[in-house]
Amino acid sequence: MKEVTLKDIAQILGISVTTVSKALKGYKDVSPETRKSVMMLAENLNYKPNTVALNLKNRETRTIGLIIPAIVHNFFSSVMHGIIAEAEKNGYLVIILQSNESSELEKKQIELLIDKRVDGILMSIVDITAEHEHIKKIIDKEIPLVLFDQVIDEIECSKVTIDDQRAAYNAVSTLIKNGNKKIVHLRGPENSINAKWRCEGYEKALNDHGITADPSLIYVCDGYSIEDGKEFAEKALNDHPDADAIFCITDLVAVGAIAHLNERGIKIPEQISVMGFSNSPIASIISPSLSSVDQPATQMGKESASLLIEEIAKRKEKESISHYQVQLPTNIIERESTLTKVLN
Amino acid sequence: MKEVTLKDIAQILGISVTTVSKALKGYKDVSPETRKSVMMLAENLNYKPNTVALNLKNRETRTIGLIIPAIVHNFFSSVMHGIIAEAEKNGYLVIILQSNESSELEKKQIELLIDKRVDGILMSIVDITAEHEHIKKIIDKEIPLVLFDQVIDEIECSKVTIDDQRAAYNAVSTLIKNGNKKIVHLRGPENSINAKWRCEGYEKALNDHGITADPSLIYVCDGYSIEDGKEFAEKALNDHPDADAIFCITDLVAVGAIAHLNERGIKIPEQISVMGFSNSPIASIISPSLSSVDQPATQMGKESASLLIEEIAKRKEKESISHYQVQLPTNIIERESTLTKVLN
DNA sequence: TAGTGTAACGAAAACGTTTGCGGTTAATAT
DNA sequence: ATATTAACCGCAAACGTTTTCGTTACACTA
Repeated sequence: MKEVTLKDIAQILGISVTTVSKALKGYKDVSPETRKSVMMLAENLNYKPNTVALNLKNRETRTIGLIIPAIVHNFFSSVMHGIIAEAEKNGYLVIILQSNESSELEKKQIELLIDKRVDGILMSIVDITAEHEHIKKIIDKEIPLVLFDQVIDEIECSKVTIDDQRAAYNAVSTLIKNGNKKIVHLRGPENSINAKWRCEGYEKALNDHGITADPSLIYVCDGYSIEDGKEFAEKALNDHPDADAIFCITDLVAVGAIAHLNERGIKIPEQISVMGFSNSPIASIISPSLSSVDQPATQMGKESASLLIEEIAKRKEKESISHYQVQLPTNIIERESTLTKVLN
Repeated sequence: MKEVTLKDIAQILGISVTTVSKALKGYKDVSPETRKSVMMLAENLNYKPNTVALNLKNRETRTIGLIIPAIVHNFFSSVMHGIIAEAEKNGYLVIILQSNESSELEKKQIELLIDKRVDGILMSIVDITAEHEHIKKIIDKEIPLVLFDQVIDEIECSKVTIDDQRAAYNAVSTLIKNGNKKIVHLRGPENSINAKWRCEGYEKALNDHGITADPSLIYVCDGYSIEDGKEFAEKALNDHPDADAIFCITDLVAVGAIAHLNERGIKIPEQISVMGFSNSPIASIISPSLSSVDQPATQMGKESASLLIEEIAKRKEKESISHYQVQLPTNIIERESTLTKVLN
């Protein structure tokens, strides 16, 4: 059951390993007859070059590493999908690791990938406020790196994101356009750059439409969870019974908010409109269906992988490399939860 | 930026590579002083053994391959999660590939993993009616293989599944217990072994409760999708207006069925009960909330990975290997969609 | 006949490890 | 003084490739 090697072929044919290798790789200094017999034998024995040996020789593994905060998560699954597809198309395989919302774990996963000698690393940063020396280490080791979704300026590399601020701006503008004025924002935690940008977009939209932003309308959901949505929707409505819309950092939070409103018998969107973020599958399933910001997750994956692979290739050819900041377009998907109040 | 090697350390210290290696690996034939200086220098230079070289030497890659039908899918995400966690705990990394519902692609992915020389392969078979010579090839090459979720008898290897027949049996029994008699089954396609078992469980439950199974109550959903659920729920209700329950092959199909029932103004569960399968997150979000069969997906992943890694270890030690068929327990989660009709 | 050219092949080094074995030195035993 | 032993070290082969540089043998030219 041993795998057949060049040596096996050489021995059978009574020639040297060198010649066998050359014959297979199309070198010109091997006679047509030798070449033919080598080719045929290789075919018959189903010879496959040993990838590991090639990895050692070529100093590349044709493997890229991916670190994501959570695997069981629609957005990240979709990103993964894009990455794996793009990688495979270019002859790369993907090793996936989970940082699980922990900066410590993230550091460990980076070490694992470096030790594994992946050709490049793709990641979404788990906590932008934590130390990121471990990320700089990737750069220092000259391992190509592309950040997506959650990125930070301090790291010199290509980045793929959406324009969170503009997306939130558009979402809130839609709410305003539909007749809402007192808009609650259930935002994400401080250590998320997305949360920060989205909150700024929310404030900017209010200002641009002549509504003065009221900080007391902003609540911080640390967990992005349905429970958070329920809890803070309740709190918000107790504090501001006259609120007419809720803009949520993510669909799950919105689902929680909707659940709470339903429980309380508050009509959506007649009394309160709800806007989510990410356009995950639940958005169209829940009742009332949830308006949301569509995020091109799969494309984000593809784009990130493409950028990374390009950089790997350029480094190999010793070409000069430049970094890109790609921002993917988003779309507001309007559903029942934000139907205009004017019509009612 | 070159990685530091044993040779570097040897040169600096003026000793041989052999001695450096031995010092680091704790061989006894190296003097305490030499050992100490080697250790210190290795520490200072941050020496990390070259994994690729070790892979070549040891004929192992400490990598396992995973092939799943679809990445963006709650069940498979959860399985992945379990696999990755268990693998990492044992010093293995995971390469993930998608067979995308195509037996052809599945074959290609297997080739990729074999070429990559993974130490073992984990997969859920995409189509049990298709040729599976490509899967036998894994066995022939003596590469450890563990099948999960969708498995077939013809392949000699360890397998991890749930007891689909019993799970379906319990689900349908619950429906019957709650007062339902004319139960529609939206089943999966013929090429899915799960669908076959679940359908048999459905029939057995009916029989055991004195209800004669009516084949015209069974509909085949090829795509497991919401659309399928809508389409076949409609068809079923047109054919059998007096049906009082629907047992669905999967939660998504159930969601489609519920959507159709809601549209039609049919009350759930008063007029028709709905039972799903998998207990995905949407089950508790949708309204009415969906009763479903809870499948321990993460544990399935852990168990599969554990079995695979064990087999890898045994082969390495030339121990005799035996294969296991693990069946994980399931649970019926009763929610609003199947509240008992007797109480109404 | 000596010199030049060319076609075909192989030796060896390299990628970075590990490990069996042999060799050298010094210390101990007879 | 000689023999035995132990402690310490390094050579070389091995894992499977690729590629540079020789080497050989032969044919052709002057």
